[in-house]
Amino acid sequence: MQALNLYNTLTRKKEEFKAINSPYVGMYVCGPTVYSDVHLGNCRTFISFDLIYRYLTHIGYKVRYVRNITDAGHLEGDGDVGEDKISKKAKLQQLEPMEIVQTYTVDFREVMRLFNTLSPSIEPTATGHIIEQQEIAEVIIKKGYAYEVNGTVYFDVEKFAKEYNYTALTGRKLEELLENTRDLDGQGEKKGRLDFALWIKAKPEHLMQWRSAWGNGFPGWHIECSAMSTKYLGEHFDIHGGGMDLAPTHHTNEIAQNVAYCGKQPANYWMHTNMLTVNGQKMSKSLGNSFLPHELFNGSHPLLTKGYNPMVVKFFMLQTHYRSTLDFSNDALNAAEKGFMRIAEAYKTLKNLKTSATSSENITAIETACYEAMNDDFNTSVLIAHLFDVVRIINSTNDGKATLTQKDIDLLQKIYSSFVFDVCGLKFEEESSEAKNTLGKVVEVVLAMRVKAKEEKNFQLSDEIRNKLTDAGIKIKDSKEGSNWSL
RNA sequence: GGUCCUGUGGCCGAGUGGUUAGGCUCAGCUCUGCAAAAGCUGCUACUCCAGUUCGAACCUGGACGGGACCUCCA
Repeated sequence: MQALNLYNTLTRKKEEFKAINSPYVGMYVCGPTVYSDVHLGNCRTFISFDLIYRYLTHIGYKVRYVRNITDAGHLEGDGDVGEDKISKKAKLQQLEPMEIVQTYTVDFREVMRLFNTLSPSIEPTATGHIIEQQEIAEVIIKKGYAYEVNGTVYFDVEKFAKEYNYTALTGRKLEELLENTRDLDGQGEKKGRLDFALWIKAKPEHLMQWRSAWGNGFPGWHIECSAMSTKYLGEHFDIHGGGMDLAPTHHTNEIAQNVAYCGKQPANYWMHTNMLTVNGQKMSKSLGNSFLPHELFNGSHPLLTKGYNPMVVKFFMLQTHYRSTLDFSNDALNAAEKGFMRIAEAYKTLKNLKTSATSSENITAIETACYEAMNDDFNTSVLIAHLFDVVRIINSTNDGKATLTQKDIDLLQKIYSSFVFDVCGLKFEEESSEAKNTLGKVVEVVLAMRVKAKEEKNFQLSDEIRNKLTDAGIKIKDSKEGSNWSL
C-alpha cells in the first residue's frame, strides 16, 4: 500500500495515514439533516468524502463508510428551547414528520446519484437508533459527566474539561469560550453555559418523541453520531469527517461524549471539508443564498445564466482542493465546462489513436504524478492538471506531433479509467443508443453529400449544410481524414 | 468583540525558500476553401510595509482586505 498523507484537524498538519487494522478502514461522515432540500454546499462535502472513499478503495483499502441520515430533527435554539425543525415543518404542511423525512431522503439520494457518488456502506438513521442514544446518555450520567433536569439530560462540559481536553479539535481556549458565549434565553436549567443536551424533554405537542428513563423526549444534536459511529465502527476507528462548520460545536461535543462514554476519542483522523461560497459568502440554508442542485442543473436560479451537467459541476468542485473555499460563479462554471469537455473529447480520440513503434512521451511519469497528487492529501487540483497533460499528449499524437506505443496508449486508457472514472467518479455522456445509431447513419448520409459539394467546390452548399447541422445541434469538424461530428 | 483561516496573473485555482502549475479568456501562428477542433507561441502573477536570508510570493512581525466559527447548518 502506498504512503498516503492527509491533513488531520486534530494535529493541524498532514500526517501519513496508518489504518488501525489494515487493510480495513472505518470512516464516518456526518450526513445531511433531511428537513429540506440538500443544497450544493452539502453536496460538495459528500462529493469530497466520496472521492476520499473512492481513493482509499482504489489503493487497496477495504473501507466501511458510514454516513448517517439525521431524521430526528435538531433544535432551533440552544438547550431546551426552540423547536424540532422536522416537527415544525410537518405541522406547517400538515404532514407526518416521517413523510418529510422520506421526501427529502429520497431527494438527497437522487441528487447524490446524479453526482455519481457511491452509496455508503451503511446509511443509518437517527430515529432508528433511539435506544442506542439513550444508552450512551445513561452511561455518561453514570460516569458523572451528565445530569438530568426536568426530563432533559445535559452534558457537563466544565466537569469534563477539568479532566480532559474539551477543545482538542479546535485548539480554542476554554476560558475564552466561556467568556464569549453569547447570552441566550433558556439558560436556566443548565449548570454551565457550554453544557449541551444529550436528551431533550418533549412538549406534548411535539410530533417526534420517544419514551425514555427521563420521560418523553427526543435526542440531542450530537449524540446520534456518537451512537451510530460506535455501533458500526467501534469505539475507535480511522477517519471521521464532515464540513468545517461542524468542528467547533458538533464534533467537539461528539468527541466529549465519546470520551465520557468509553474513555476513547473516536477517530484517529478528523477531516474537514471547506465551505462553498456564493459571491464570497458561505452558502447556507439559514442565509437563504443556496442553490438547489436541480436549479443548477437546469439553470433556473436567478444568479445563473444557464444550466450545467452534474458532471461539470462535480469537475468544477474537484478543480479546487477540498480544504479551500470554493466560490460559485457563471464564469468559473463555464471555464470548468469547457475543460471537462476537452477531457471527454480526448477520451474519444484516445480510442482511435495510431500506434507507433516508439513513444515520444513518458506516460509512466504522468501516472506516478497522478498518484503523488492524490497521496498528498487528495490534491485533485494537481491531479486534474496532470490529466490535462494527458489530453495534450493525446491530441498531439492525433495530430501526428507525438508518438505512442500500444503499451503507452493502454496506460493512458488506464489513467482515465483509474483517475477520471474510479477516483474522481466522473463519467461522460453515453454514445451508443439505438436512436443515436440511427441518427448517426442519417448524419453520415448528409456528410457524404457535403463531401460531394466540397469536391465540386460548391462551398456555399457545403457551408449551408454545416450551418444547418450546427443549428440542429450537430457540430462538424473537418480534418484531413474526413469530417467528424458530435452532438 | 474573541478565536482561527485566508489574500496569487483578465477570471478560476494549485504550489514551493532559488527551477513550467493547470484550466478558462485574449492575441499571434500552424492546419483549413472557410470555419470549428487541435497543436504551438505570447500576455508570466503572487495585497502593502518592515525584518530574517546569498536569495522570499513562499519564513517572522505589522497594516489593510476577505472569510469561518463563537447560534441549527456540510
